[in-house]
Amino acid sequence: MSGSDIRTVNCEKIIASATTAFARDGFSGTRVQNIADDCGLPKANVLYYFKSKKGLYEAVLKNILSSWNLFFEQASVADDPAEVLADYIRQKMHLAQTQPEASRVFAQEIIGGAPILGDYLKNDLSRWFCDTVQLLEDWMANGKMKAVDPKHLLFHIWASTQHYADFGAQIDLLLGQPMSDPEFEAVTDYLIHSILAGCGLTVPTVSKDQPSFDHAAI
Amino acid sequence: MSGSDIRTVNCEKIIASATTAFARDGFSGTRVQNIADDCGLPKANVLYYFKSKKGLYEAVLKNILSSWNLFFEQASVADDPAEVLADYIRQKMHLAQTQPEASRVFAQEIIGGAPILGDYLKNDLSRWFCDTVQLLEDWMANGKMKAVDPKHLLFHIWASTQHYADFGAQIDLLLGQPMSDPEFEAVTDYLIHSILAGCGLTVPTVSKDQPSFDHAAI
DNA sequence: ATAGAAGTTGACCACTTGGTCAATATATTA
DNA sequence: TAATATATTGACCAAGTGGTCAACTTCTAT
Repeated sequence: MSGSDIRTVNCEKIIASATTAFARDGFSGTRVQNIADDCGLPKANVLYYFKSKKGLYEAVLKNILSSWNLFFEQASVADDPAEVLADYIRQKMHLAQTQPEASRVFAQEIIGGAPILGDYLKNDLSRWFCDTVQLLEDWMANGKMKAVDPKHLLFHIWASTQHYADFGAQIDLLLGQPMSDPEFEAVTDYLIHSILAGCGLTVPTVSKDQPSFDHAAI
Repeated sequence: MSGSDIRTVNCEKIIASATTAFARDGFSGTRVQNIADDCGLPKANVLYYFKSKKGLYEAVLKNILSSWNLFFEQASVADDPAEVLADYIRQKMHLAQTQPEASRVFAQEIIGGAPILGDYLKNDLSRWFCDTVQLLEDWMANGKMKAVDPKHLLFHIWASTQHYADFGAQIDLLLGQPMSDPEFEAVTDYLIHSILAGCGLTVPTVSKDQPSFDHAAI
């Protein structure tokens, strides 16, 4: 195993443990010692790779954003808004189901005033946001969908999907058990139906030749 | 000023400062000294009223829940679902606008696994939840609204309204400025319209004297 | 007025925690 | 193989933190 590999492997192990810890305990509540124990390394070794606890936290956030960026599709005004929005909601729900810890770390960072992610919000996310708002406005101008405030439509989608990751503890308690895969699918369909209805859209019939679309890793 | 009064006044001051601190920094990130400084009391005095930092945190949570319970209305099957749901969404948005810190403390508690509020969720909230789900099911059985999963309809409402409190930092950054009162009203109207549309309901005509309804960006 | 309850506060402490460091071991390269 | 870079790790520490306490003051009721 090369030195570069051992570094990569250890960093990935540490980031995985750190993500779990930060999601559950927050930045201040997380102990570096816990992360070290969780991946079977001495604390000094963890701090050897990431200069400090804050450095590790930033690495975790960076890792989360990089995995999320893959899902920020780029649609055009020629596309069908119903299909694009439905896909986007599906993607967000899939992330909430498969990476709830990432969502919780992000949520706590924002609730805390985004001290680290402020720049990311102002630059990268803001650009994506403006572009997407423009696209929605174009669709509305073309009569392809009802005129609603595109900014708050996006907030609406973020809120209703991320909720299933961030408030999972509350949901599980009120439902009496963790949500099953079919229930997640049903909720996804409900949200797509409901949010699209709010834009005067109907759920597109899945005419694609993708029988495995639902449980595909989108 | 009676001894009982001085206790009440000081406790209220402390809880107010503590709510701000816990909302911003989380439980672990909050320093008792900061809370004490914020309300002009020595740290030992804060710990005199609340036995410990955890005791103060529990008091803050209790205070939040008591102020929220006032808004949990009890409707009956004879009522119009559109009106009741619209009112409920309006109440939740009003709370998000006027008490965002309370919502953020609650959110962090849930994200952290509800170590303190677990009992509250299992008992009080669970009861309210079951009752409300039953009411929604009755409305659906009576054909008063479309059949959707009532549990997830409630989650949908919670998510989309609380988002404006919990993710206020992100929203402000993306919008370029804090939301104005009219914008809050417009968003409230949009959410009511959208969520009700998902249930096959239309926004009840506002017979009240509310001229601001018209320029809502629906 | 007086006794006892309630409130105030500076000083102090035990303990945790992020972070350092030097010694050592392992891997890589020339 | 020698030399250099990289990785491992126990021991250690300075700073910060929640919490205690005893002395003191103010309030309340008889």
